[in-house]
Amino acid sequence: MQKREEAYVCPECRGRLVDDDGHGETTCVDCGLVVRTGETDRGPEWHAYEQAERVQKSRVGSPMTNMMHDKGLSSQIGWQNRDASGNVLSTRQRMTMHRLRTWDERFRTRNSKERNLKQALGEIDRMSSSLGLPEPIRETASVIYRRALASDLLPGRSIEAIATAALHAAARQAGIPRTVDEVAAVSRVDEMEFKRAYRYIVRELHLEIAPPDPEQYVSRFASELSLSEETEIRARELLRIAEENELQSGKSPVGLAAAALYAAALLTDEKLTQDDVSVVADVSSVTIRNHYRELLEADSKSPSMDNERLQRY
DNA sequence: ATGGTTTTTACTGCGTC
DNA sequence: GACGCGGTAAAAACCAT
Repeated sequence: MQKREEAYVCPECRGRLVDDDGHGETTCVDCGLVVRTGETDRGPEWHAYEQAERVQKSRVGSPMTNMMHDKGLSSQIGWQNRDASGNVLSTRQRMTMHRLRTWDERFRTRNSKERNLKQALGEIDRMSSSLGLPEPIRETASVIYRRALASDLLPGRSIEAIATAALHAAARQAGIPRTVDEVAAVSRVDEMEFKRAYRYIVRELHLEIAPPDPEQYVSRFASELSLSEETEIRARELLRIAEENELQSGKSPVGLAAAALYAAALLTDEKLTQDDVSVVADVSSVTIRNHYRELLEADSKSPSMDNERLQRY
């Protein structure tokens, strides 16, 4: 129970989140940010342990849309100007039918767009819930999704994929990024499709998304590993020094964050194995090994750090 | 498509509890 | 012996061109 509480940290200010009313609403003690936790909606009631099963069990998804016209509840008004028994209609009746067809069509497309949007927003809600993302992120994600929809980016891609991508983009824009793996884990589409969709909408919508700062991952990983404040601060320092030395170019921010935490734990004599970090950060222990040495090296060479060392001792 | 870079996978030996 | 750690080589993934 205690462990659980520690896992919930305010994405804005790192304050502790408190479940105040048992209604699935959680607030941050420091900044008052209201966050909905994963308790509210639990996603599908079924479990899928591998992709094949997921496809089989999932009852939503785009493949059905191809068939919607015939399988759905909607029926279409035929194009032939004949009545049910095959008699040709009068001019007047034909005009009426024409008008009806027009409206029928409008109604149908409008309906499908709305259904589409509704489903997508539901997905976004569900996913951001289980990722612990705050409300504003969902708003941004919905906006991005709507833009994608308006720009006709949907055809040929699944609703879920675009919705997932929109959420990912929103989180990164807001500086509260989740790793690709984390997002993929709660999405109904597989990682490949999700990444494809992400690149696609970023390109087509000209979204400006800065590469994530490794520091943005530090606090989350640190609290997941229940590390001390000091270690976390040291990790941040290490990353800043690394940044000055341009050590990060080309490296994955997640890997760097993980390495920084490990290195920091070493410096503060906190018990933390490479494996521990690699599990929560979802990077290999090799990556951590390769990075943390560089980080420590840059750290020892950095003058600012030397000063700090001197002050400390 | 290609090439260069990073990350992962898999396997290794070493020291410690 | 299991575990944590470190190194390595080859494969895979990623990115810009």
